[in-house]
Amino acid sequence: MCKCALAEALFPGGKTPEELELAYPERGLPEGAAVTRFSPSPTGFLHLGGLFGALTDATLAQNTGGVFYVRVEDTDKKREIADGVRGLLDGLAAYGLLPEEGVVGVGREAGKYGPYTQSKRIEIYHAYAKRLVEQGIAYPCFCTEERLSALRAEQEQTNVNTGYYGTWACCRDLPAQEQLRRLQAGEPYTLRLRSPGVEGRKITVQDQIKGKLELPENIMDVVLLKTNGVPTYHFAHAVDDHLMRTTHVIRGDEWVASLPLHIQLFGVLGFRAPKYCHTPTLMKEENGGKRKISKRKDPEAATSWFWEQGYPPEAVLEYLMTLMNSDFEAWRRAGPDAPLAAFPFRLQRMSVSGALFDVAKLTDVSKNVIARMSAAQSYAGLLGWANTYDPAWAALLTREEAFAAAMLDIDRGGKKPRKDLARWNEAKTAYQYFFDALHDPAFQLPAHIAAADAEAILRAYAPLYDPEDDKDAWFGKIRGICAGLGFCPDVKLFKTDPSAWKGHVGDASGVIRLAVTGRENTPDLCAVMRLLGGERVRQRLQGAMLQMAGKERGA
RNA sequence: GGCCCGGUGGUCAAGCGGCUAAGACACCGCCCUUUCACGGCGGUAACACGGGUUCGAUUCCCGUCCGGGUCACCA
Repeated sequence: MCKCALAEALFPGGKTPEELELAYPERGLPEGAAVTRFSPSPTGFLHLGGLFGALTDATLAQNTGGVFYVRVEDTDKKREIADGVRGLLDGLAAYGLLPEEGVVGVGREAGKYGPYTQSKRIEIYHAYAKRLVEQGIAYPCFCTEERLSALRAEQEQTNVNTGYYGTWACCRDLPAQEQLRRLQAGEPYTLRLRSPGVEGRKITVQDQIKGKLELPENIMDVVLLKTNGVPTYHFAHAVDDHLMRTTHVIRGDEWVASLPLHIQLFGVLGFRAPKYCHTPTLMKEENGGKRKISKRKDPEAATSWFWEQGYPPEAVLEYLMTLMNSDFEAWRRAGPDAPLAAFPFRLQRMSVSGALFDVAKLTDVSKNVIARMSAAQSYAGLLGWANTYDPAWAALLTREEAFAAAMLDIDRGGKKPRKDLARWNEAKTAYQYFFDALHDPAFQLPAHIAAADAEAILRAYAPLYDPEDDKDAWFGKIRGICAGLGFCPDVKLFKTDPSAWKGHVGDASGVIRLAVTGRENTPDLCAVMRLLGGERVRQRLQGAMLQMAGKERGA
């Protein structure tokens, strides 16, 4: 018999499911095109796991010529923070993953399957809820929180499974008159599913990542609509992903436990269930063990952390890709400049178990990513980072743009590019000697070089120095002064009898490097000196001589 | 605790009944080299354990142990 009276009392008027079906038709995409979605709750920031999911969503959609959209799941106001959507969207945008459909800006939506914000879809949920009530598949439950916890306590005591199900579901079979009466009395209620599940029965589901899953059928009369009329995640998921014609639900594997419920919901609503893809949880190492990356304890849980540290977004993406499909690295090696979207991603190749997030590996990937950039790209990346985290440094870079780009261009490109930068926040210390404002002229000689010898090298070299010299001429001059000062001009020769010399050309050029840059290691010194320019180099050479002389007196 | 899922070097991982058990990162050594970085070569290091099935198990089955997830009017 139809529970039409009850349904009408609960949800007067409104659209019918049939009307909604018409309003949100099939997308008419070609066979195999995946429709995916990223559906965060607006907690204000993009979690690393969220980025991982969004990247998977976007990649699958791109790969299959499908659609990727964003839906905001704001059904829990307790969770929500002010302006929470902005942080999420900014996060996505920073990684180039902001799609064209769904919530595309704060208060901005695009696409024909909206609204894409769950709080704006209440009537839609109610239309389906009403139908379920008519069919006797959903019912109002008047149990209070106290009632529920008493129930739970009793179940725990008698050692039976806790939950609202079977004979424990006391509101399940309330007489129609009582339902109506309590409704009219204004008693608060939740709407519950009258679960058709049978205890002990199993269902099997084909997960696109995990393969065949055997799970117990859902028997819980779960809440579909909360007291305030807002749907729970489960109900909203079924309605939305059906109406928005999602083909692949990609989400963290903490959801597999509720998979039986979701399958059941799609069933009672008469929807075809989407393909489920449960991704492994990203873990982190902590004193020998693994654990889920936590928002509270781990700064790297928020994707903004990587940006703060200066990891280029594309590096984070590349690293995540290697976690998604481990053959990504080989593919990248084969085509260093191929766009990410061209990678033949396969869900089935995704790992099943939780992977440790390895910062050392990310560092390596990041070095490669930065090394592949052009000087202009790396300048833009560095400046973008400095703009928000080191404005003074950014101002300097902006004022001397051409110079800074030239600096970043040293040893870049070619077969063996330098890979000494993994993060933009390392650049300032790595390159400080290029800027007088940052340069510290004081330096420490290596133990095996005496101050007197260092001074002699500088004295001999300074008058010879010509900023116009090419690399051969430049090195020839350094080699030239060696012999007269007791340094071997040839490293190989030196090695045959080290005791015969004070050192070798490498030591001589090392002293010059120290004098000019204050560091023992730099990119190609000749190029560095040419960029620095004659005047600056002479000054530093001069200053270094004084410094050495001072040391000798002190010693 | 119930229910799921998983267990190959320190990490990420190939592997799908027969292999000297790939590769990458990290680490160590050597080479190249005016420094460093890059690059090249080499090295240390793994199938959790116990039973089956099989001519043969890392691979299939069962148990143990370990790890993870989940049991809300949160998502």
